[in-house]
Amino acid sequence: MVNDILRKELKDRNFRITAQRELIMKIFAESPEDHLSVEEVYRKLLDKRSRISKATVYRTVELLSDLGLLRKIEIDEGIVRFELADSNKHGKHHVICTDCGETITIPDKLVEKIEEMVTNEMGFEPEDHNIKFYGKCSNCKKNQK
Amino acid sequence: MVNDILRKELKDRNFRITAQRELIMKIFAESPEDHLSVEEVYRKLLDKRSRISKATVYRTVELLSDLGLLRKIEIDEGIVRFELADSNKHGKHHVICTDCGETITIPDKLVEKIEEMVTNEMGFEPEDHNIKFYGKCSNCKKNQK
DNA sequence: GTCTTTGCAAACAGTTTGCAGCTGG
DNA sequence: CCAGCTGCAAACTGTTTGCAAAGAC
Repeated sequence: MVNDILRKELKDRNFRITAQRELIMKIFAESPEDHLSVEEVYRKLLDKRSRISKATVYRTVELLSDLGLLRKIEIDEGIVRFELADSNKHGKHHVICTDCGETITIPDKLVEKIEEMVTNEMGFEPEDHNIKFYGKCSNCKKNQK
Repeated sequence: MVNDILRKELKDRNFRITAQRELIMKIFAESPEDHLSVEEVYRKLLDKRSRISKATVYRTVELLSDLGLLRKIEIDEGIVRFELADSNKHGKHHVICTDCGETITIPDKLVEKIEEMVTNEMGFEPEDHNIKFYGKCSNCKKNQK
């Protein structure tokens, strides 16, 4: 379970296990497909009647990223978001619907191919990358016509 | 010249030609390879002894984007930057050196190929996209060894 | 008991806005 | 002349920080 991973990771690095950290991690574990801003995490905590200060959300979400449990991404300009860093997928690359905001992860295989192309053609060995496509998702395309 | 294009574009849309707009456009025209934040544009104006308020820089840079003369991009998380929107290139896609910050534009041909791949494999017709790779540029790689 | 973490409020950075006065057409 | 533009300061949003009190171990 995600909570066990969190506890282990915190212990390993001599951080303390606190209710706040577990709660925030839980928020992300509950909706693994979501890309949440600090504000949204904070809202979800309030919905659950958990009174955690926003400063703590900022600190925790940053900590969880350092631990490798979350990943910092950026979908719309200027707003930082976090998502669950499932170790099975990179999950960093998204296709974003400009109508409904739906965000779909680009499959790993495709990302690898792209990476290969850039490496070959630019003589640049990337350590990290960030690919975003904007367009209409199949749903919104349908409704439009 | 860039200034003529600006004047024409402003006239066409019934905006006024002002010294501030010309000056800010000039800043970008002078270093077509740069990706400037509002702060940097403001600094450059001060260096030239032009007393333009920061609010005007914000407003102007946004206007110039609307006119299609600049393009809004985002290189580091959370800071919005603008670059000259040279009509000959898309110029939206960058390879960024994590050491020196050098930013290189990914060639159009390569971008087109990537676009094609995503369209084919995901059944998603992109209207726009944004590709960023992070790594070490050849210079920094050399100095490291 | 000690050292970390939290909550709060204040500070901060980047950006937007309302308004009076200035200016281009 | 007068609508659009600018400068200024104040407001706002998202984020960070200092510090006393609370909590983990």
